[in-house]
Amino acid sequence: MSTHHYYQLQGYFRELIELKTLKSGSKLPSEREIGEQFKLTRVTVRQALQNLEAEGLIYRQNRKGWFVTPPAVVYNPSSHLSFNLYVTEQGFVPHTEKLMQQIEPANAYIAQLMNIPEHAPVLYLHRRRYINQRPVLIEKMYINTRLLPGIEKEDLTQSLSQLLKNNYQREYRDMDLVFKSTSLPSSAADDLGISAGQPGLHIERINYTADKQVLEVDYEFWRHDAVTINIAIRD
Amino acid sequence: MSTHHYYQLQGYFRELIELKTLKSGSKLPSEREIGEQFKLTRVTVRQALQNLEAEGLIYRQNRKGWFVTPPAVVYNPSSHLSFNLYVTEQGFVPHTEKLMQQIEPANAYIAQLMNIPEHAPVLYLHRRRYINQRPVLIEKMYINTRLLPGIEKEDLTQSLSQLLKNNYQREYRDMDLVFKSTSLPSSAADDLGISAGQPGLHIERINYTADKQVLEVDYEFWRHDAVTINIAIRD
DNA sequence: CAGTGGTCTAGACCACCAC
DNA sequence: TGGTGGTCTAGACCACTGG
Repeated sequence: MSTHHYYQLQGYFRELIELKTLKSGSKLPSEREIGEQFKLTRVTVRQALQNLEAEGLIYRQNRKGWFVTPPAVVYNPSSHLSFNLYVTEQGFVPHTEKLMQQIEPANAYIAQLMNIPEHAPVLYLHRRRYINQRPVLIEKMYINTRLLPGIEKEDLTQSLSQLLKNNYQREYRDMDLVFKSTSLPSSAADDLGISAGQPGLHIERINYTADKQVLEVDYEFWRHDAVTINIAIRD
Repeated sequence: MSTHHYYQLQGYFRELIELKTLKSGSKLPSEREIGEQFKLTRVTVRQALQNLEAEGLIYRQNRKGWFVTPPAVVYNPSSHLSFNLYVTEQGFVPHTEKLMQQIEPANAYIAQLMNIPEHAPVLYLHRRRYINQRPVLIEKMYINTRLLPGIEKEDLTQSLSQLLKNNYQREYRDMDLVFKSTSLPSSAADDLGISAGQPGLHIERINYTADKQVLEVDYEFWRHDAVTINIAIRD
């Protein structure tokens, strides 16, 4: 079938990765080195690498080089497990970094969802989350401070679901989820240290309390290769 | 921020598309023409176009050119609506084509799920689905013929959920869903008439009957720009 | 058959990274 | 400071599309 050069090169690396000759997380040779070995120009080498990136087998860190993608974590929103818990359970090491936090006036959309006046204060929280030292997820969220007074004074790098349970006797229940496969917006790409325009997974999540009030509105931007979504629907 | 040539070109087309100067489904000028207009080489023009493709704003059809992406359809698996229904409801025109159909022996995975002996016959069905004449989805499914005897003699371009309801008094109930953002496998890309390696959305779905038997195992490959997933989780 | 997108060559310069 | 990835030029040939 296709005997294009980039296609053969993809096959070459795919095999090395599947056989674990190239181990998860390890660095590929430089583009020039690969080109020399296969007598190809960098343009062709890069096409192959970019296709493998779209496939999720390799990824790049800004100007550092190409690396073999580690296994994806399985994210099951309906399990109500926190990021820290499900990442740990699957044998990875989670880490969370707070990039920004501020009280700000709710925009029309958020205000309507939370049933509060427009411009009423909400807590905006911006976090970066890691799996095994690799930044995989940018989170931007709006938290209903009326239901969670004083939450802005807590340590907001911790699991919010734990915090809600321990300090407010509240738990996540119902959720509305929207998934869209699209490229990362440049702000999120910058935060993840990758070049803009890379494929990504965008999730919008609305969390409700048991009595149907909106606790939190969440925007998540995942590296597309870092996560698999798993949902069980039981009526 | 970035003043790279491809970046500016992306901004140019993004604006035309957002202002609807370039309407949904319309064709962009040829790559050479764009290059001439902006004094750029084709390599640079193509980088901009490929980024816009990752963003989901434009798409290409094999060797035919670049087109403005129509709005995505919203797919809500928990609503149990058939493809034909939800596509129609959202103002689009659905169409289904049967590519292949055959009775074949179940592999180990399918057999275990369906609780039937390995190599027992199952119905394999391979379909292509369109929205407004545009092929957006490849479906490969394994159907439990024990629960649905004679189904292979029906018209299998129609909605399976309708067929189940009308002829077998069965309905889809519980489902297990797995989503993964990855590039399209070359077989699916060929079926969709796009070049391999394009980003895509892969869905695996297991459909259960009310009494927890596996009716059907479904593998779906979507154009990544054609669909938004929407799920409500209610415990 | 003219023009298109798909593939590829052989260079170049730059900003940034690791040493 | 040498080497890397990111960007870009100026060509080329091919397979295929559409008139």
